[in-house]
Amino acid sequence: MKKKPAPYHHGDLRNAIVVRASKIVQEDGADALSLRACARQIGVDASAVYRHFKSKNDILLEIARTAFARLATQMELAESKVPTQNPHDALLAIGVAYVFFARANPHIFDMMFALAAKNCMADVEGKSPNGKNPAEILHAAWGRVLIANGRSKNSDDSFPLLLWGTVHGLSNLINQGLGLQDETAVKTAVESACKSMISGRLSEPT
Amino acid sequence: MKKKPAPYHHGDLRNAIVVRASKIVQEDGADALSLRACARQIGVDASAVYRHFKSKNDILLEIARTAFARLATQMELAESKVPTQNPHDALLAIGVAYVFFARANPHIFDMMFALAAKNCMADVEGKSPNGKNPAEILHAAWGRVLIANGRSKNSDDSFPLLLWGTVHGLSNLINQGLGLQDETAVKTAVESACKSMISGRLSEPT
DNA sequence: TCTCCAATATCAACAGTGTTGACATTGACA
DNA sequence: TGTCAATGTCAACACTGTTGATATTGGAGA
Repeated sequence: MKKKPAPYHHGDLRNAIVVRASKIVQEDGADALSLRACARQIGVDASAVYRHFKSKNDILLEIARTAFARLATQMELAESKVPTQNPHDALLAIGVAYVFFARANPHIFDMMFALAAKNCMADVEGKSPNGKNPAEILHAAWGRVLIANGRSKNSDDSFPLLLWGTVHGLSNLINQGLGLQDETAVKTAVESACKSMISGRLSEPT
Repeated sequence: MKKKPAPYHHGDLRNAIVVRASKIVQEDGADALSLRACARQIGVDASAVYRHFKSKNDILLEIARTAFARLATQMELAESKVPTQNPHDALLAIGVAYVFFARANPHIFDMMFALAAKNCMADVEGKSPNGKNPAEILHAAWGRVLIANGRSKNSDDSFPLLLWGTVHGLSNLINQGLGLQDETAVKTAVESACKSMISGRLSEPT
C-alpha cells in the first residue's frame, strides 16, 4: 500500500523545503519564491516552515551557502585538472569555472550576491570540502603563479580581487545576454581577459 | 497664505513619484520601495499612481533609464577631460568613472541591472545627451585606441565587453565591501586592471 | 459666464505575501 | 502507559501591487 494520504508529520520537511525552494529560485529567480506556494507544493501549511527556519531570509541563506560551496568545489576541480607545474593555466581554469558556474545557475548566482549585500558576505560564505571559499582559492592560485615566477607572495595583494572582479563582471554581462553566448567563445574570452591581466601584473616592477 | 492643506489634484504627481521613489531606492534599495508607502509620503492615495504609471515595474524602468543616462554622461565627461591625443588614458578615465558611479549609487546601480534582467536591456537603455549608451561609449573609446596604435577597428570586437565586464565586476565587489574602499585605491586598481587588459590585447597579433 | 468633459484623485476590495500565536497531533522516552 | 517536546494546522495581522467604481476638478467650448 502507498503512503497514507497526508501524514501529520512530514518526516523530512526541512530538507524538502530547501530542495523545493532551490528549484524555484533556480528556475524563476529569488523574487519568485513564495513560502506559501513552496509549502503548498510540498503539501504542508506555510507556518510549518517556521519550525525549521526563522525567516525566508534564512532559507535563502542556506541555499546561498551550499551554492557557494558548490562553486568553490567546481573551481578546485577545474584547478586540479591542470598539471601542478602550470599554475598559470590553473588560474585560467579557475576563472573559466567561475563563469561557467554563473552561466549554469544564473538565478542562483544573482541571489548569492544579492543576499550577501542584504546580509553580510560572511553569512553566505560557503566552502569547498577543502575548507576554502572562492576568494581563498583565487588567492592561493595566484600565490602559486607568483612563486612560479620567482616572486614573493604578498598577503594584502589586491590582484586576486581584480581577477575576481573580471570574471564576476563577465558572468553578469553574459547572463544579461549582452554577448558571448557560445560556450567556447566564453572560454576563450575569459582566458584572454585573465591572461592579459596576469601578464600585465607580472610585467610590473616587483 | 500657505497652500490649502490637501488640494485634490497634486499638480505634478508624476514627477513627485519619480523623485520620491528614486530617493527610496537610492537610500534603501529597490526591494524597500513600496508604492503605498511612497504615495503616503507624497500625501496621495496609492491608486493615484496608476494614473501615471501602469505598474511598479514601469516606475523602476523610468528611474533606471535616467540613471543609465547619468552614467553615460559621467563617462563622457571623464573622457572629455583627457586630451584627445591620449585615447588610452581616456579609456582608463571612462572605466574609473563607471566604477565611481556605481560606488556613489550602489542601490541604483544594482537595480539598473536587476531590472535589465527582468525586462530586457533595451527597455532600460539610457543615453547621454550625445545619444550614446555606456556600451557604445566604451566601444568608441576602444576604437580610438586601436587607431592610435595603427590598427583597424572591428565592429564585432568583443574586447569592449571584456573591459565592461572588468569594471562592472569590480563595481559589484567593491559595493559588497570586499575590498578597495579608499577612493584613490579604487582609482589605482581600476586603472591597473584596465591597463593590463589593454596592453595584453594590443600585444596580440593583428 | 456656464456647462460639460477628460484628467486626475479617492475609496473599497481582491488576491497575494511573510510572520505570529493558539491549538492539535504525534513519536519517543521515562 | 503517560508525558512531553517536536512538529504540524488554523486563523489572524499587517502588509503588498493592482483594479473598478466613484468623486472632484481645471479648462475648453457654447
